[in-house]
Amino acid sequence: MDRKKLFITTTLPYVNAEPHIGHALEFVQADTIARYFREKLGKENVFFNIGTDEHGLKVYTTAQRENMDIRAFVDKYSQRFRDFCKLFFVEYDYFYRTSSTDHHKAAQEFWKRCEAKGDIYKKKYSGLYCLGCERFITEKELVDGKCPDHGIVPELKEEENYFFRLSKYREHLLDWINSNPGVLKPKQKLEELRAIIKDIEDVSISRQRKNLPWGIEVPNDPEQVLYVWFDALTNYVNVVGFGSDEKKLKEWWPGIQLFGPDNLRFQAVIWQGMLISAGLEHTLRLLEHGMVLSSDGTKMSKTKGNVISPFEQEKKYSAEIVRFYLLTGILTYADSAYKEDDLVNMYNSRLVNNFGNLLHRVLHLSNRYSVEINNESTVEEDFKQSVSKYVREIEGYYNDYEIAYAGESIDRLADWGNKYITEREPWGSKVSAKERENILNNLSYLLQLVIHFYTPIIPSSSELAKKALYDRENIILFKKI
RNA sequence: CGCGGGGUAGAGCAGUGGCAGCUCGUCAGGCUCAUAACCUGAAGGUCGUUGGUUCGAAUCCAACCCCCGCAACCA
Repeated sequence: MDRKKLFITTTLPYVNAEPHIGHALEFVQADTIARYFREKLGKENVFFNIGTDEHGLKVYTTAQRENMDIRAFVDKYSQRFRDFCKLFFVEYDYFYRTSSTDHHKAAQEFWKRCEAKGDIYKKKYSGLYCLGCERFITEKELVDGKCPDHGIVPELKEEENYFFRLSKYREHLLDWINSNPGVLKPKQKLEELRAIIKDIEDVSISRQRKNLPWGIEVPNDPEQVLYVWFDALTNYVNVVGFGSDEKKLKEWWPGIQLFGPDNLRFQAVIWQGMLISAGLEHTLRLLEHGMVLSSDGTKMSKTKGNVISPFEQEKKYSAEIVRFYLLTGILTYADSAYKEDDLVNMYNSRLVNNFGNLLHRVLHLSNRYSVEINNESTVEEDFKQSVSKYVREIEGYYNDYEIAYAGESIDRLADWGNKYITEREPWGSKVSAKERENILNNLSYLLQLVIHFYTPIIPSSSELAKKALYDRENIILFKKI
């Protein structure tokens, strides 16, 4: 792929609750990818989008329950996500908000495109309607056949809504994934995706305004608002110029999308169908990260009381250590249990004992023997070659968005450095002054690479390490916990 | 029989017909420039269960058990 620009986006979290550990995972993964490619392709060639999804019934009713003005409510929670990003060193290029007027316009434009294609039609929908909630509720929500909030049996009710002709694109979507099986990571999920596509039916994409006043008006029908999914999904192209700047859109789209396992249907099927309808290209890569499970390997839930809070973890260990664990201590593309013991082990063994200790050894010896380091031109050729093997491996993983594997590989490089220094013994009288300088200079080169490749994962510590190496300041970068 | 993924050492994983491995952790010895690392060795497995195919099964087949996610308006 010789395209230079890279657009990367997370899904937009729904703002009816506080950020959770799953958001943290997705954000820091996307941030790491963005940081790596900014370095590789140039800052101006990467565009990293993040944001909040602010419409929909859940948001509306939660705001009412909290007795807040809807606008103030979404502002508050959207800000929580921004703060969250800041806390975990997530540097986005754009923070998208679906309540913005630009988004409203672009989403309506998207609707019109699909409509012009003949893919939107009106149809009666019948479902279970709770008079207490004044809304349709799903069978799954029911407790003993009753609405959990009002304790009454919902009645069957009909409502007329707009539908998107997704079924029209069934074959098209199957052809697409069959001819591009690499579009989805991890590949084990392809079967699931095929199964979902085979079963697709048209989807409802609007709600009656009288039930849900908080939303984007359907073009030419003030009685209806866009269903939140249809509205929110369009952000991925709107943010890079859809409906406003065709040239910009061409430059950036298609891009790569990160999402969680609960989102496969929406990102890889409905959204892809919408893209065809609007005459746009499919997403370049769909990266489905794993689910963060509680320490016993089961799903976190409030009722079970096993929820891990990213804020508490940050307080306990610091944002970078949490970041490091989420990125390299658990699997990038499979469900993983979040275990604090593993977090501590991983940090101690990789950052404290391996990377941190090597940095300390090299700086300490360079200072003690007043040796020149950081001179790349005099690094020995066979040392460079040994190191380049690791470099290729690390770059290969990063280029394939395999963050955890890249992290392991960096760890192996630092480990090799520790073995090298132990073997060569650049201390005492066994080596000449010249040899000592060569060895330590070689290692400073290796450390620069380790720091460089760790930067997307632990940006702040890497910055400190870089400075310490350059200034030959003998610091304890990571303290053992 | 709704769809899909998974079950291998204390933990996390690799291994798709040929002596059960890797990383971390644990224990012992050596070494020491270092937050210590490195080297050597050790302990630790009924490969989810049962049955089948095969000279030979973690691997192929069947059934079952357990875990995880999804299941049309659930972010």
